[in-house]
Amino acid sequence: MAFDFAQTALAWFDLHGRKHLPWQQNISAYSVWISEIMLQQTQVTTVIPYFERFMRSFPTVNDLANAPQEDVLHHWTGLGYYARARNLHKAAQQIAEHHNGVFPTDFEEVLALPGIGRSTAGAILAIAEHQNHPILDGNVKRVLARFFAVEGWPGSKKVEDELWHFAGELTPSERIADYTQVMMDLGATLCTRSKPKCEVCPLQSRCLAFASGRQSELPHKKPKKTIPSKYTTVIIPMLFDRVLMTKRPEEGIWGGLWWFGGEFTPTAQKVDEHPTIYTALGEQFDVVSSDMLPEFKHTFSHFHLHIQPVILYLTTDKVSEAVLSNSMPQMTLEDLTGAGIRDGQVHQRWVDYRQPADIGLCKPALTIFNQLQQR
DNA sequence: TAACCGTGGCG
DNA sequence: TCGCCAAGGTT
Repeated sequence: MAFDFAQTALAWFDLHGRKHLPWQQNISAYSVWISEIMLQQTQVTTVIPYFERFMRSFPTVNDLANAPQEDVLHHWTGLGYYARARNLHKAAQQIAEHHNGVFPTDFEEVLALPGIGRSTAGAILAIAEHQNHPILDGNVKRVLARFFAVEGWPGSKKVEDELWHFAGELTPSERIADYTQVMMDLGATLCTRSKPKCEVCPLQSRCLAFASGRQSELPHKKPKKTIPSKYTTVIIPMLFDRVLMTKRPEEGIWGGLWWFGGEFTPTAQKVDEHPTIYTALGEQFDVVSSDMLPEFKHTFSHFHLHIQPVILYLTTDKVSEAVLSNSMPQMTLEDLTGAGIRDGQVHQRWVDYRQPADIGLCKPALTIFNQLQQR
């Protein structure tokens, strides 16, 4: 009898597969969807607390659809790739409107939702609906590239097409949910990038990479290129114990999250001033003094960002009264300078640095809040 | 096709 | 310290 890839993997799953992850309990298409999105390019141990918090706050599609985007982004703070959260929110609203709040079960309809590609659509419907679809995430790519000794970088179109073909050929018609899970389990726990545990792998006897001793070189690495450094000086306008924050545009870096002061313009060269905001602030406030916090580096997938925070201690006659009446958190910059509203949305607000508000912050913003608190 | 989009962990 | 990578999708 020929080697049965799926049955071999499933037998291993029954003994050693992961079955107690939070998203493997009370399975629904909705909860699987949330977990799959969070797990994109993100490790399991990082996702777990985010997933549990998210599901407590947004138990159903309609809860998510009806929530302000602000709340959704707040639940994503620190997780990265924030377009995932915006797409999740947008997709929930589409489901509420076009599918009566029920997560669709048709593959093409699932694939049409923002933030869901071929692999994620297949994973959701296989795990939650037991539909027969292949998946091809980073784990499966690694397992298949080794098992079939596929040459080339799996990110390239040619190699990816080849791997999709193998994935489709191997996918069984029975136990599709367990099979989908075990392919990810094998990649995550045995067939790891470095030091794969071939000695306990159920696929060892037919694995072409193992047969030729090439586990460490397959799959082939991405062609490397050095990522550039960029620099920015972040001005932190401070009035008493509050700092001015601005909501960033939807598109681009940290889309929809809150950042300090005004513009965010990383430059290729290091600069030591930020003329735009200095000028704008100077017309409305008196700058009492300034102070530099320690520079630190934040690395994105495609560049390093060196951040030099500078606090500007401000004063203005208009503000002292507002502070005394404790109304400042609700005041926008427009109240003070005539610039706080854009397209009818509040996009600037004063935040107490000792009590960061319930708003979406990127990681460096958290870092700066910590620096402010520990001064 | 390749650039873009975060963050944490690890060797 | 630093380069690489981890349950991808969009443009």
